[in-house]
Amino acid sequence: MTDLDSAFAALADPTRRAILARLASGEATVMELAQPFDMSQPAISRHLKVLEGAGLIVRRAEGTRRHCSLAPTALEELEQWLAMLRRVLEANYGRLDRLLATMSLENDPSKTENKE
Amino acid sequence: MTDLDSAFAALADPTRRAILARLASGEATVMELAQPFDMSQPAISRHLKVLEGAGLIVRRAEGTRRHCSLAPTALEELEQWLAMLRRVLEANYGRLDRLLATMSLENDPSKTENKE
DNA sequence: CTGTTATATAACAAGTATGTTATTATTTTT
DNA sequence: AAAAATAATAACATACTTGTTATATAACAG
Repeated sequence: MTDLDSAFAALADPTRRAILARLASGEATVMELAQPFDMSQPAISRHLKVLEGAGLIVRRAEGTRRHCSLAPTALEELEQWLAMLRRVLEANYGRLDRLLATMSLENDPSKTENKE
Repeated sequence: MTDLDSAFAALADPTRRAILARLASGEATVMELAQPFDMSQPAISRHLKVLEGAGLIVRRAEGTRRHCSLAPTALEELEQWLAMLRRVLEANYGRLDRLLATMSLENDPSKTENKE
């Protein structure tokens, strides 16, 4: 679950999301990634370290450059967690629907508490 | 984009994800949400405030209780951002495929990492 | 070899997050 | 009216984040 922690935390920063979006259209070096931002190179290096730690990107050394690219399965885990939540959510809505259909009562929302 | 910031940041905490998962199966009071956790009530109140600030939950007062539930569109924005990233990613893979097909391996093989 | 380029790391400051306990406000119960 | 219950807020400590500048490392170009 700590993997999810770091992945979501990594996505909470707009600079890092921009870097990911950039990487989605192809690999890039640290310099290339840093160029659009009004921010020092060490700052970008740290963002990349965070993204790497979260398993969202991978790096490949080539001479003095580091080529960064999106980790192939980067989004899997996140999407799975969101999908899980949505699944439970929809299951619950379905249950609520059935409950309401069965009871066929007036729809006072304050009375439709649906506690397990 | 600051909305995304706070939503992803909210999801980065395992306590808050657990609260969301709990809420996915139906609304609950603050006390009920706090009960499973080895954590003070004020700490849970703050987590709920963070979730509310991120637009992930809503609260309804009823007497002295606050009933919390998942915000209906809670996951939309997050899923949209991830979907966007995945779309660009896949578009790029498609582009790479075509490029490789056209060039027919004229290039440095170290650049042809094409995993999915 | 020497200087330059690409990147990482260290040390630090400012801001933010997350937990604690104590207190407060409001409603319910007795 | 007093006590109990529910939840929020305040004040605080500690730790993490994120930026900075200065420095280190490693490869490349001359």
